[in-house]
Amino acid sequence: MSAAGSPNEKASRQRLYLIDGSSYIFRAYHALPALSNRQGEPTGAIYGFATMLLKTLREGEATHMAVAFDSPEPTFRHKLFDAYKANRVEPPEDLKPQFQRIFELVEALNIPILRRPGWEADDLMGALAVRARTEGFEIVLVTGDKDFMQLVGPGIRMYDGMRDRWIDEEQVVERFGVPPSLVPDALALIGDASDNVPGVRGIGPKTAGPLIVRFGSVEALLDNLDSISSESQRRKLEEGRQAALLSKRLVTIDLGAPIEVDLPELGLRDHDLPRLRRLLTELEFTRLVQSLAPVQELSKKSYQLVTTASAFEEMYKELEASTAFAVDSETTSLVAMRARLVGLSFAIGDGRAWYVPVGHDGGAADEQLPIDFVLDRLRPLLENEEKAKYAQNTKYDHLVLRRHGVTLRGVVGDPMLFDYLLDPGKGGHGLDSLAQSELGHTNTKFEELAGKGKSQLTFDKVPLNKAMPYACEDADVTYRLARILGPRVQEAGLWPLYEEVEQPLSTVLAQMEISGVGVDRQRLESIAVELKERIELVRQEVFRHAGKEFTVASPKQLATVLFEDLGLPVIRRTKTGPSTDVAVLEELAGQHPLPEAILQYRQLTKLKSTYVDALPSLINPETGRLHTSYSQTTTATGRLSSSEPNLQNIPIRTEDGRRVREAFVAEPQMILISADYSQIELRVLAHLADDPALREAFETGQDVHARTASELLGTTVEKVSESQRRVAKAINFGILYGMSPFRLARDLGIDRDEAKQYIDSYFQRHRGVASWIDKTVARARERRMVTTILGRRRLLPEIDSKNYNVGSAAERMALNTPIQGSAADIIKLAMLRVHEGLGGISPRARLILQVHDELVIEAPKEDLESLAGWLRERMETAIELLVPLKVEVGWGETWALAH
DNA sequence: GAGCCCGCGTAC
DNA sequence: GACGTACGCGGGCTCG
Repeated sequence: MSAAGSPNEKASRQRLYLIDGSSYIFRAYHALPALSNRQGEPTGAIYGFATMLLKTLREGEATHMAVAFDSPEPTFRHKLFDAYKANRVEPPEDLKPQFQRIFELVEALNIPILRRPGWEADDLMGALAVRARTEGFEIVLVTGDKDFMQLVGPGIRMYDGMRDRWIDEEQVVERFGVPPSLVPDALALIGDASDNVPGVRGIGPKTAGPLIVRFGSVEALLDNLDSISSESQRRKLEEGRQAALLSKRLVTIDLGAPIEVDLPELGLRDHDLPRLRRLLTELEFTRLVQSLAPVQELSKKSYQLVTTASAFEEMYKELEASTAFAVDSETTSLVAMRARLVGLSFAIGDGRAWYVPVGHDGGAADEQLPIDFVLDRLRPLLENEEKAKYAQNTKYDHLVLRRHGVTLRGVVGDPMLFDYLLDPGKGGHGLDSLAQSELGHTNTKFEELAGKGKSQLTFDKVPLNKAMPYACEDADVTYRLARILGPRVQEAGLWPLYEEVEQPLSTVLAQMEISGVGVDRQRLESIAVELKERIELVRQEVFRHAGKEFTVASPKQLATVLFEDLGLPVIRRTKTGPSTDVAVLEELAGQHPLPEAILQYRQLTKLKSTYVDALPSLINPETGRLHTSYSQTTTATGRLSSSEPNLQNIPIRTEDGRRVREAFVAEPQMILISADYSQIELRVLAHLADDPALREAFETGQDVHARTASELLGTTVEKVSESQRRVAKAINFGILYGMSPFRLARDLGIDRDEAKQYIDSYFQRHRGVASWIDKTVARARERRMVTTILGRRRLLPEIDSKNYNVGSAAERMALNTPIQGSAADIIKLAMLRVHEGLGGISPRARLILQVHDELVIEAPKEDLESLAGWLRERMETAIELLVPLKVEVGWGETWALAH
């Protein structure tokens, strides 16, 4: 079974969703207000059914699907018992006409319908589920009907789409006190009022479960009534004998129902979009219509090139009159800080779009309108907060426009941010991949216009007749995507996070990137010279100990030297060979001088290649500063990431490393102020878990690692030694990451039993944390998702993977993401508040860096005093938790000194 | 030579 | 495999 866990695993797993249509219609009817469209046609039940079904489809877990409905004719159960479902036989007057519409809906979605004369949905679904399981399918029964619990087991789960609840064996046992196979027996005693299943009078769920477990079945129970000690219970059961036996037959799902469908035919197919759109429009489900992919394929007929004043005025009028328009900029570079504006495109829906070239080169230059004219005329629209706009990756356009003197405001939809919030765990939030996945549309590739490799043109060299459709397509697609994904963000309850955090944050990030950070190039260059000499010395030492020359940077060659030439023991293996990482080399260091020399070599070359040599080459020639690029849509947890250069992993822990930080400098007369959250993730944990010991530690301002050590060892905080504190710190961090005793043992150099004792003892002292972990994992399993303090979510579809490694990795993500992600939420709030108020304290001060729990500001020296306290206060009060937030502020002329 | 994967190491 | 989230380096392989 080595295929398990391979990249194909997810794709090859077939999931059949069987939907209990009849029960949903009734539930939707009762759960929703009596809606109707303008024709007076009742639509409430249809709406409830449609949202549930579309949501289930959108979640994308299903590969196969069918919707089952009860037979219009009486079933064997009616023949068995006249009263059966008596109070349900005639649906209410305003529900009847909705059935037909629901059938139409299911047909428009191209989902097969199961309906057989004389059979109920239950039986059809049960029979099909059992058959499909033998053919290797995973089954999800989408229903709220507890009768189905008898089928739950390996390969078959229930999902209640209205309550958003998953039910597996554990929940069944919790509900009835019996395993799934005994559910019919339990129900035989309990009965079911809504279906007129009688059960035994006076016997409820509390009594039924233990009785059935004790005797093994209703029949066995009734045959052994003598052994029931309670007089009254015996009497009730005696009187209810017939009713119980009848009830059992009524609630037992008949697996012999005729199911002659071919399973492959249940595979999900494309919707009949025109029909679906027509139907939903007639029903006046506007929001659902909007959430569908557009009906017509992108047509480029309504794309226009704008090179004359009159064409510009035409476009301007239309943009002004639109309720919202999409804007996209074409430039000379993907690196926003080096990009020059080449053209702007706009779209207003229905495929209407314009391209306004402003920076094309050569012959085209004569044809286009002057850039100053275009920007000045558009400024009132682009800068108007009230004028709604859509933009893909707003930060980029914001930066480019800002560099051309225009401040983009009023963006109310960014498909990239939308898609990230909906599913931050997947990559591919770019325009091309969204066009493909959401619109089924393949965007023109940039290479098709500009070629590739060395001879690739920049956009200003692309002829207008090619540039126009390309640029218009981008704006058009942006518009369509914003209209599709925006409603989904709303449905998912993510709108406040988008509107109040992510969208405004993109503006803050753009400003930070523009500001950049000063670096002392000479300083880095002199460090480079020094490192070069030291590296060469260590390299010769390596060769001396190895007895030969080789490529020290090659783990493969190094492994040969260590484990073959020198015969040192292999400690651990990677996928491709023996491991030579730090932990291994440290372990070998006692046996031979070579590993220590390698460690030194690695440390020095890492510093030189990744930082000392790389940073100067990224200094922007225009500004003389480093402008990192922050990504708001990369991490699965909600953190930012930084690249070109990554300023979030500048060394700090070693002496040589800190020298790199000394090269990050303030401008003359300015100062760098660094403010970092102290133990933010542990504080978030204390809050989420509401753990008394952890809360107290933070409320009383204790050293939390020392406190943990004192708890584990039963001593006082004062008596904790440095090494004991180190153990406690490793455990505290381990908790945040869902550690195993194995890893803790390895990191601390202790044996596994001892590590396990430490962990057990930790959970003894922190019952709040222990129960938070249980609760969080259980809830993640139910919902296949976890959330943060601000409601940011991360989907975890693999949490119930059969593959142990995959499943337990997902469990660790379920634990770490609420912590890491909530900390990310908090610092994002702080950034917004700091950015917003900074000008009022110090007009020339700028936020310039974010490193997950740290913000760096560059400000005039004279403003330091007023800023330091203000900054601390803003950050500490960004959000209110059960524990106080603590911020440490430092400053200096270099980043190293600011710590 | 470009592009990709891998092992490794830096940060929080 | 075995503790979460990133980015980016050099080596080494594949492909054209």
